[in-house]
Amino acid sequence: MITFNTFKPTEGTPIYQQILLYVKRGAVAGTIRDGDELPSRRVLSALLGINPNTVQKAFRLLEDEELITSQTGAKSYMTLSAAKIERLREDLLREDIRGIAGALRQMGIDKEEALRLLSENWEESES
Amino acid sequence: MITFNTFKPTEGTPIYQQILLYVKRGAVAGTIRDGDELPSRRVLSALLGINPNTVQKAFRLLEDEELITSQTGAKSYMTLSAAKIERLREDLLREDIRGIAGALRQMGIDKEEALRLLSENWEESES
DNA sequence: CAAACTGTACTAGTCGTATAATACAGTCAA
DNA sequence: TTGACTGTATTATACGACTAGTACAGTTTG
Repeated sequence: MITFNTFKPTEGTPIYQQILLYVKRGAVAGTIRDGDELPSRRVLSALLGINPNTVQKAFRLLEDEELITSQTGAKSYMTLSAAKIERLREDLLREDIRGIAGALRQMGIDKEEALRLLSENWEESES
Repeated sequence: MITFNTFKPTEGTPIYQQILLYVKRGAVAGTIRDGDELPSRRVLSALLGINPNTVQKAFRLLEDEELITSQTGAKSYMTLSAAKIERLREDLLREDIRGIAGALRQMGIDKEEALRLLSENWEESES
């Protein structure tokens, strides 16, 4: 069962997108695996303190990407494969890395300082 | 005059927030300096193809942070100081770095691989 | 079977972002 | 002074994200 116990939604980004990211990153990290059971829409929404429709939207999008399967009445499960995980890993990494590199460069930070900053702040980042 | 010629709004984030970031990062980079003249609300909105109210909202927030001054009828100017720039630099860097570090760690990337990825993708990031 | 769960669907409302069209007052240069 | 520009303010509209409540159909388990 995927617990979502480390999931903490933040402001500024739609919650359903944060749920998508959480699951995808978990899949890449290996903490979320093929066949894993997802909490029900109602249970998860109560757990996170958000609306069931928001969870439903996130899960529907996960299903659109064929990362989970759902059928009415039964629970939902992860449907991962090595190929899917590899695709996720590449997509997420590229997006994250390029975003930060662009931001730092726009602030006049050079490559060496960027590497130093990332190294120094690595431990202090949120999980 | 601040030209905004490298400003390209993207989807997913409110435009007025992107304008804020653009100006702040420019100030940190030194490409935007104290006393620099800002384009008028009407001119900039026409230039960017967005609504004047959106620009006004961004400029009002910049004024709230005392990074620009505005008075009706006259043009608006940057009001920066070494202390303000230093504060901006720390705020922006911390936010950016911690964001990327947290995302990478959540995907199971260790420190060494993160540094390698940033190093390899540095040149390919958008300006 | 029956109860309790599951996913799914629908309507209605709030809030923030963004657009659109005006209007008014102050500044500045010809 | 006059006119063209500035910043500022207002109202209305549209859309997406999110909340709230309800309903229905299918599955699972006792």
